[in-house]
Amino acid sequence: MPPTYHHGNLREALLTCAVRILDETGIEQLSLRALARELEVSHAAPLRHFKTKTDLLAALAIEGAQRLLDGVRAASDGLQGRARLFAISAAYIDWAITNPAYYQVLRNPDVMRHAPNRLDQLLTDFAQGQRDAIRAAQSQGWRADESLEAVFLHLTALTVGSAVVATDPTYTRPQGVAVNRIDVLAPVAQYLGLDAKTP
Amino acid sequence: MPPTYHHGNLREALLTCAVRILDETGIEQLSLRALARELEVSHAAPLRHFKTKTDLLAALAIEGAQRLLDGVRAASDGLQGRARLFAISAAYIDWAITNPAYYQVLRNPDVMRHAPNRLDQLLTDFAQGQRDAIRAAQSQGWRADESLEAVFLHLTALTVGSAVVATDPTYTRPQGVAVNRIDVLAPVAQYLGLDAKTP
DNA sequence: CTCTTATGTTGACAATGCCAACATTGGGTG
DNA sequence: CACCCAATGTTGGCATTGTCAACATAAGAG
Repeated sequence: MPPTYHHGNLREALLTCAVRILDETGIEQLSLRALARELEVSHAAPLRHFKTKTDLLAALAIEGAQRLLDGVRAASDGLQGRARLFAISAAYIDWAITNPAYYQVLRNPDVMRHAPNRLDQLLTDFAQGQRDAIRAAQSQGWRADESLEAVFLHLTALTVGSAVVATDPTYTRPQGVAVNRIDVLAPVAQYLGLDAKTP
Repeated sequence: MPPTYHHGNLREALLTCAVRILDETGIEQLSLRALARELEVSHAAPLRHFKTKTDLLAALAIEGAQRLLDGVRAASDGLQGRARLFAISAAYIDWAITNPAYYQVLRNPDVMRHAPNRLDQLLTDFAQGQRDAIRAAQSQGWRADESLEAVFLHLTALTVGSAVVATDPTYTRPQGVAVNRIDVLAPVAQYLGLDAKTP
């Protein structure tokens, strides 16, 4: 049969292909034209689906954030108190380790500067869920004497820091920090007053 | 007088100009040709000093890491125990907040992948200094029952996380985390069992 | 069946990183 | 002092990229 003029679902293909390239070679090497070549499509075809390169990255970020939220909800569903807080942070860190490409995009300043409302919304939702869980834990006596924002900031710094340390080449380099899941999660567990057992 | 054929100290000028552009517009907008234009020099002149764009960024990273180490040493000099640990982390976070351009470069995956030995050395020195300080504090009874690496990982995650939260647009965005120096340093102080007073 | 619209293609332009060949300068050496 | 050479800067060029405009084709609504 003659090659189809229309690709079928180029948008999806672009996103998944971009993820692969991001995983393999990092964000600096990703180019729309390379993507088009890979998918055997003309060099300007991607522009029909993403007006700009940043738009594509933003779409990836949204997809990633969505999955992150789904994973967090699935992991923390039914749990309460400190166990719930641990599940949320652990899901965040696990997701960052498992999906470095998405995490890379989510931390890209350029993408974040032009972040569409949808992405803002997802990140705000995540923060809100975390705050709610903290409030609930505090109402049961855990760190009840500290302000919500203080605990939130502490837990956020610890969670983000752990994810960064676990994924950043600066730290995964030789002589750097040892990074297996248990060790990375230990500080969060300690802050929450839990054992670092895998849930 | 006729314009000097030789700039005099183009290398220095390139670095300081790059810092300004990084502060103003972020790392994606930085181009060697724009730098050359700004300094009224031909488009290929920068290549005489930095074979590649990444080389320039790496040079910046080295300069930044050097200043970071100097600042850390100055801030922690003469201090001991937990106060020393706090001074180190606080100096790190302060430096990140004060020099976002340098911090941005230091966290750039591409720069880190091609990091020259000198940069590796500086970062290893920083980690080593932190480990030494932890060991000393542990020998005085502070968290003496935990392993050195566990404490190091916890403190590193907390420190890096605080710096990221304080500088990343994802978190400095509206509805994000409030970020003044005291609040940001509070988690570290708490982990060390200190008050969050400014030293 | 037609026609409107989404989707792809082609060709172009400017900007960029990088390279080679050439020009100029200033400092070290006879 | 004159000369030479290495360091520094310039010019022109090439390949790649993001983005746009004009055109081509397919697919589905009416």
